[in-house]
Amino acid sequence: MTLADSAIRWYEENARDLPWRQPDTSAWAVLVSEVMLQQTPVVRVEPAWRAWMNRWPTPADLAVDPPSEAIRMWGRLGYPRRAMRLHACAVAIVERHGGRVPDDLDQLLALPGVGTYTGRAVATFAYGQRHPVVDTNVRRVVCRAVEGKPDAGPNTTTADLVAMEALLPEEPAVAAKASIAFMELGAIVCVARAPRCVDCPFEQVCAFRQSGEAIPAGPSRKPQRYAGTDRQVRGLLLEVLRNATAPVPRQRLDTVWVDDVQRARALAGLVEDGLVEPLDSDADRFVLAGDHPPRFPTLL
DNA sequence: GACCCGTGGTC
DNA sequence: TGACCAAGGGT
Repeated sequence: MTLADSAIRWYEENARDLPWRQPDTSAWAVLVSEVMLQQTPVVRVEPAWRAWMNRWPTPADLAVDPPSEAIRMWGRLGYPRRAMRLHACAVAIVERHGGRVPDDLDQLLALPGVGTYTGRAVATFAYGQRHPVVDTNVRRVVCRAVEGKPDAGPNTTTADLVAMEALLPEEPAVAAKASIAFMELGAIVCVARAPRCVDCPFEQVCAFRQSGEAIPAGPSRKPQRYAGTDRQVRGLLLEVLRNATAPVPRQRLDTVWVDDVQRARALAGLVEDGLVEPLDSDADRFVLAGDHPPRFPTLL
């Protein structure tokens, strides 16, 4: 039995029942879930995904609303640039593809916010095509089971795609199942810090398990600080703007962080990124990108 | 390749 | 409690 067969058999018995895995899930719904899942845990994505899909069932529904609404609906999922890119993605899908999420990988990869992982995930899970789908979970599972190393590098490389390709069954539908099975295995069994090898279908064949080595202490990736960074300040500024029902005066934003230089840099960064706009009429007040009446009827 | 980009949960 | 981590993408 191949690794893929073994993984699929395990998946059939142990997969989580996630809403975007239902057979009738639209390609748009899959795309939204994949973007939300970029660096955000499943437990926080699930309610946000339901609310998002309820409000914007199709790309066209989202495309007619301003980016500010997407940023608000994003809530506290983190990395709000993803919300903006998802909005831009909806616009691009309407403009380039008549409102239908493309099934061609190159067209998917050309969409805002869709990279190597997400493009392949949509082509595979929404359209049933045969592509290697390599995320951090797959990389870790393959790295351990096949190469016998405790952890993979931080980024997906061509070599990772080639390695996974070699493990895929020929039949596209089976290959898709294998990819989701490898991902699920990495997410709930072959986890980064304390893998549950006794529950793993690869236990008897895993090269790393056979080596008898332990997972080295210390970070498997470069540690990422948050406290005191521009990211934290951006988060504080955006929280105020998200919750605002009227344009926010600069003085209000000045209260979120004491360091003038860093606060100004963070605000400029948000404007640069297109998340926030100064009001045309009044450069001393700010709104989320695209915020306009009727949300702010006083501006009329 | 290195670095930037949020947020909250776990141990 | 601070370090580590979570289905990446863009520059």
